[in-house]
Amino acid sequence: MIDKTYQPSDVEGRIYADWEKAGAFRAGRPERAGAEPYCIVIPPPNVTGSLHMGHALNNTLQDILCRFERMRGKDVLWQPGTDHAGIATQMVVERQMQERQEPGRRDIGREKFLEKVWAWKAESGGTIILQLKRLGASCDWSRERFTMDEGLSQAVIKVFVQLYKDGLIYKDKRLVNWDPKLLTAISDLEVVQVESTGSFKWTAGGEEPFDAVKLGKVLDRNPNGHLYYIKYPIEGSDAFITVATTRPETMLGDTAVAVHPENEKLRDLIGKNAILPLVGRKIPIIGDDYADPEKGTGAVKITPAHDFNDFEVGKRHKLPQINVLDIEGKLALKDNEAFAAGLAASPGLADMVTLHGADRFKARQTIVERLEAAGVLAKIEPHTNMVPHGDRSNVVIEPYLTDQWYVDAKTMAQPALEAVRSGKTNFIPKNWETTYFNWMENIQPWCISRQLWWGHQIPAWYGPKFGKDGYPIDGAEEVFVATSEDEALRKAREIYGPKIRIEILSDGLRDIPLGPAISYKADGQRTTFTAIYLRRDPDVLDTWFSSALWPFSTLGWPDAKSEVKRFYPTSTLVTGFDIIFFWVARMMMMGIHFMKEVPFKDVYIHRLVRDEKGAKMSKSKGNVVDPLGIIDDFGADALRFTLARGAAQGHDIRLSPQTVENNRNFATKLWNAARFAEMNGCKPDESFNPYHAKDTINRWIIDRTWGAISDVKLELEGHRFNDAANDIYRFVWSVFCDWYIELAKPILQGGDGLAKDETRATLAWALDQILKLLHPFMPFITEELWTQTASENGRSNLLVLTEWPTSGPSFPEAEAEIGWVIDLVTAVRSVRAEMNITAAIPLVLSGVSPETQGRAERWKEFVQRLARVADISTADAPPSGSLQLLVRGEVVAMPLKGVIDFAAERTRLDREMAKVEADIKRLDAKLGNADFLARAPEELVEGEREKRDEADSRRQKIVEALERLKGAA
RNA sequence: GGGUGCGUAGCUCAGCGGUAGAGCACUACCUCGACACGGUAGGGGUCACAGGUUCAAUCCCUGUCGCACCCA
Repeated sequence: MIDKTYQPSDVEGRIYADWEKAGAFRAGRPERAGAEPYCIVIPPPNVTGSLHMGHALNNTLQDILCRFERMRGKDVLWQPGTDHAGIATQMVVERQMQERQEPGRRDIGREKFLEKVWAWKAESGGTIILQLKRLGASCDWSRERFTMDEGLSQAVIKVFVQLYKDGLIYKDKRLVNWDPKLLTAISDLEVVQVESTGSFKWTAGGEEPFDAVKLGKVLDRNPNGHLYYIKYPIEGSDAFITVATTRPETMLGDTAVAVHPENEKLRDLIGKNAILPLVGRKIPIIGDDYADPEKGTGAVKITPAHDFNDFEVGKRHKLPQINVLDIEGKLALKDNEAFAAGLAASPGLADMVTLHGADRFKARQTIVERLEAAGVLAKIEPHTNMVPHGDRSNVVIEPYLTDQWYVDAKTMAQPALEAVRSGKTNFIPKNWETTYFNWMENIQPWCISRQLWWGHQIPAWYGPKFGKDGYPIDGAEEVFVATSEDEALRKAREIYGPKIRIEILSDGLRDIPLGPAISYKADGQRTTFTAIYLRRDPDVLDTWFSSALWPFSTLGWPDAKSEVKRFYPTSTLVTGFDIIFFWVARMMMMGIHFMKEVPFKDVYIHRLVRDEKGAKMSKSKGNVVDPLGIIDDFGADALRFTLARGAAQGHDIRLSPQTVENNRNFATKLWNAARFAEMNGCKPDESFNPYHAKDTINRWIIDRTWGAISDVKLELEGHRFNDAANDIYRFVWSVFCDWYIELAKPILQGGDGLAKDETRATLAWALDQILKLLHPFMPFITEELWTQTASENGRSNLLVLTEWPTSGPSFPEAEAEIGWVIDLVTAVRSVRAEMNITAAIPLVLSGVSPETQGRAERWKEFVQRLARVADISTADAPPSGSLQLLVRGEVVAMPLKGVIDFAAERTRLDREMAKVEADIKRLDAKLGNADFLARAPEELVEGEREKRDEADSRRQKIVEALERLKGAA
């Protein structure tokens, strides 16, 4: 006996184990060798991560597709795995070491540290995988991959070396987003802009004296959010040019002042020089339209080494780049050749150099004070600006001049753009193409090196570069990009010749920070070279570099015999819009370059899951809903169904426990329908053929079931998850439970007979179809019911591997007849409720067609039961004193003399009359419009005429009813 | 500043050329042998605003206002 309520926690673990035991999720099952392949690669969750609502949505949708296609007979591979999340993982392990009061990463060295990371991964890295299983994800776990796996790492090396050969990877000195806390470059996309507004206000020569202490306090709280106006003296005159800046400390690296060439007030200064205060550097005043005449003073200081825009201006005007910060964001002035170039020694300058080593924000304050003391600070005002912060470290990011490795993204983007333009890859919804195009058309070089230890170490080795004179050139190096040390040595041999000894520097020496290659000097003399040492680049690759290879590296590339052959290109990618740039675009570039084919045919982009008030879930707001908590409370199926029902294309989902509860209730409803089936002996009958069903209610539910099957198929094919889920919901609740089961009750609970057998079989059949349709959405409860509702012979297969249902022809006559029954029952119930009638009342069908008479006879028992009707008879006219209903245009009378309040009935009829008359008025207006008659399609006009006739006869019947009411009262 | 969405019942959202639908919430009634995590019935909307196209506009176009997100 099926229990009264469904208990997800008792069932889910067992069912999942059954699936795994049966190998249900494995791709390449022998019986599907000839089947069409279907492949989804999971967006690899971060190995440090745990399941949040976004994952729950993302993976629910993938699972729906995979289960749907698996049931449709395809050979499905849902490829799971995780990525190594360079910065995040390194931070987690370092924090753990700190908590345990162990020596730091730099103390123990790279090798030891990496051992610790792997140990951490072995212990804690599998969390999210277990959580995905709780959600019901039908991934092929036997093929789980990790971006740092041996195979995937080889793919990364191969790709790097090949792209280097192809000229698509190169080293360059550019500005990067530098994280002064984590001491690494980070990507544009890992930078979050934080709005900052200051509060300090001061003007030179104003009433308030300059209060350095107060400024210090303000800046200690938040060093950003002010605009500083600084007067730069103009060479050979007493005049100044005033510039405005949010970062006054960068003035130490200024190499020009720019004004707009058409700025009438300032353009005469172009070509002159300004003298940089405090430093004394002579810098040119240049004309460049980057200087916005409307902003600040119209003149802008140019610091090419510390600002992205200034970098570009500097390139246009061939300005020197003076870096005045070190990697930790402290002033680096001592022994700074670029800074000192062209400066005469002076006490002021020497004093400036004492700031060497000061933190950037402390330096900001000091420099502002000194500018004021020098009389060149014009004013300070609060200014709202966006300040870049590292999303991991949460410190202010520095645009910083460094040597890094880059991918020539602009070149690689071209075929990736073309693939979407030509429709080889489709975005769903389509409008995401715009976002993709926008990004791809303006793509910047992709900085792929990171100054971390955890990740794929760049396969590049450096050695000294020799000049023609046979001596090493200072600051220059040979680069050997190779797939292995041996290959690097071979390449080095080609350069350095056969005689000299070449060795690779041991691991312990690899951690020397980026700088010129080590050249070997004997006794301080550049004379004898006994050996050349190669040093491997200590940096690792951006995690997204390996993620970009995911659709083929996980499938076994570069091994040509692997799954890559069968499953690439993959079918569908399901992901959030936030990583179109991070990930989708890069997979497109890499996939097309290496596989000569797009990585996926469809990209389904879903939106965010928000809280019930529509706010973004975030830890800081404390409004995060934990999917595992929801699963504990309501079951995985309820969560999945809630997410699916909410997943309308282009819309965020608002999730509240309330809606999950409603969907849990839906699961219980289904559960109880199955319980009803069991109690009434409705068991699957293999000999049952829905095409041959005779009984009208059975033909009717078969018709409706086929309709649902065909709707759901189309909706899933179109990735309209919400429509599919809602259609199933309505079908199960409002059609199957509310009507079919109710209509079947008199038969099932009556005497034995053919009709009873057929109804039992039909009900079981319809329930089976429901379980199949619903399985992709609610896999656990459907699988459980699949077992529990089996006949004595059991089931030949798990539901997960059962064939997806197909639809059949429609039975319009059954729909017409049962539709009439439903309308009649509904109308009677409605009047009963409205008139407050509790007693069973007879119905008199008045002047109805023979067809309706026939129906009434056939459905008498049902109507009596469902509408609480005493008896049904026919008459030419309604008896006096009766209440009259219109059912599909015919009169059904309820003789109720003495039972009902005639005044109330009169009101009811008047209201109906008003409705009909409004209808008639509207239809008359339409039909009286010559333009409508002339221009609207004929069928439509005809339809409106019919409506008008129908309304008219309805009015006639109401008039009659009202008259009869008069007679009765 | 540029882009992309969105403003429809109290709430969450479907619909997107022929005068509006669902779920929840609300109200009334109902222990009827599947289910109170239930049943039956009911109230509730000038479809943000203003123009335009059309025989016809919630739906298409333009503009305004409000909200959200992304990119500068």
